Amino acid sequence: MERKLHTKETCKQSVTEITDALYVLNGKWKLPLIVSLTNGPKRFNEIQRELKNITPKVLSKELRELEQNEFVIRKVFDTVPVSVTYELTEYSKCLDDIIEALRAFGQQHRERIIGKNKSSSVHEHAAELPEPEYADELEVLK
Amino acid sequence: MERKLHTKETCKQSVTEITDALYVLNGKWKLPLIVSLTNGPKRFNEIQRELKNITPKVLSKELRELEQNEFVIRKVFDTVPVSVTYELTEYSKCLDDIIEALRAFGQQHRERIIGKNKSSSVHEHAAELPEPEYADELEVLK
DNA sequence: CATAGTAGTATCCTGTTGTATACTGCAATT
DNA sequence: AATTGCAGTATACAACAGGATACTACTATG
Repeated sequence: MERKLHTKETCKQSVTEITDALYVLNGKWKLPLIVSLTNGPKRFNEIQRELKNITPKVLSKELRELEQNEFVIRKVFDTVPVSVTYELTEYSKCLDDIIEALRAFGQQHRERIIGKNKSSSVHEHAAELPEPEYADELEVLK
Repeated sequence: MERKLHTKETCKQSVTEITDALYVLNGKWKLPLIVSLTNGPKRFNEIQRELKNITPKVLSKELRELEQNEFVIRKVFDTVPVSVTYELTEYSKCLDDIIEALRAFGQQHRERIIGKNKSSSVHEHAAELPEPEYADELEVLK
C-alpha cells in the first residue's frame, strides 16, 4: 500500500501539479482529439467523423484551446475552397506518457468490468461495496 | 513526429480506450482527491481542508463515485460520534502511472509557462499562434 | 439540377458541476 | 454555557460544458 509520494508536503505539491495538468487537459474531448491526430494531420470534418458524437461547435472550441496551448497547429491552404488541417506540434509529445498510461488503464479497466459482469452472481461484499452497474457506466461495450 | 500508434486501427482503438479511462476519471476533483489520499487514510473534513475550494456536497459525491469504482474504500468506526475514514484500495494502484505522468507534465508545463511570460516581449509567431495569456490560465501561480 | 462535401458559425436548450448557506445531533473543548 | 469539530445532507442558485439543429457560401459530383 505504500507509494512513492507519502510525505505531507510532496503530496500537497502533487495535488497542485495534477490540478495544473487537468486545467489544460480537462473535458471529455481534448485527449481523444489529440490521440486521433497521432497518425498524421487531419481536416475538420475528418476529425468530426472519427470522434463519433462530437458536434462542430464543440470540436471548433476544443481545437482552438489546444491551439492556444500549443499542442496543435492549424494550417490553412489557399486552395479553392480553402482547406484546413490540424496537426500535432513537437510540444504535444510531452503528453505521450499520459496518453499511454490512460490507454493502458482504459483497456485493462474495460476487461475488468466485463469479467465482473460475468461473475455477478457472487455478492460477498455487497454490503460494504455496492456492485457497480458497469454496463451502464461504460458507454460503448460492444 | 512519428509515434508508436500510427495505423488507423490502433488509433481508433486508442481513442476508445482513452474515452473509457476518462469516463471513470473525468471532472476536476477525482485525481486530486486520489492523490491527496496517497499518504494514508484521511477523514472527510481533513480532505476538505486539503483540497482547497471543494464544497462538502461535491466532495461527498466524488467520494461516492470513487467508492463505486473501487478506487476508494469508506471505513466507518463506531466511536461516539462515528468517525469515517477514506483510503485507497489495492486496485487504485493501477492509476499510479497516470498520476505520475500527469504530475510530471503539470510540473514541467507550469515552468514552461513561467518562462514564456518572462520572455513575452518576443512575438515572432504572434500572427500564426496567439500568445496565450498563461497567467490567467493557470489558477495558482503563487 | 439536386445532392454532398468543405470549415465552420449561430441559436437554443439541457444537464452537470460548482457555489453559497444553512442545518443536523452528538461530544469535547474553552 | 457557548463554541468548535465531526460527517455529512438540504436547498437554491449560477455557470459552464456539451448537445441539437439549422445555416452559410462555395465547389464538385452524380
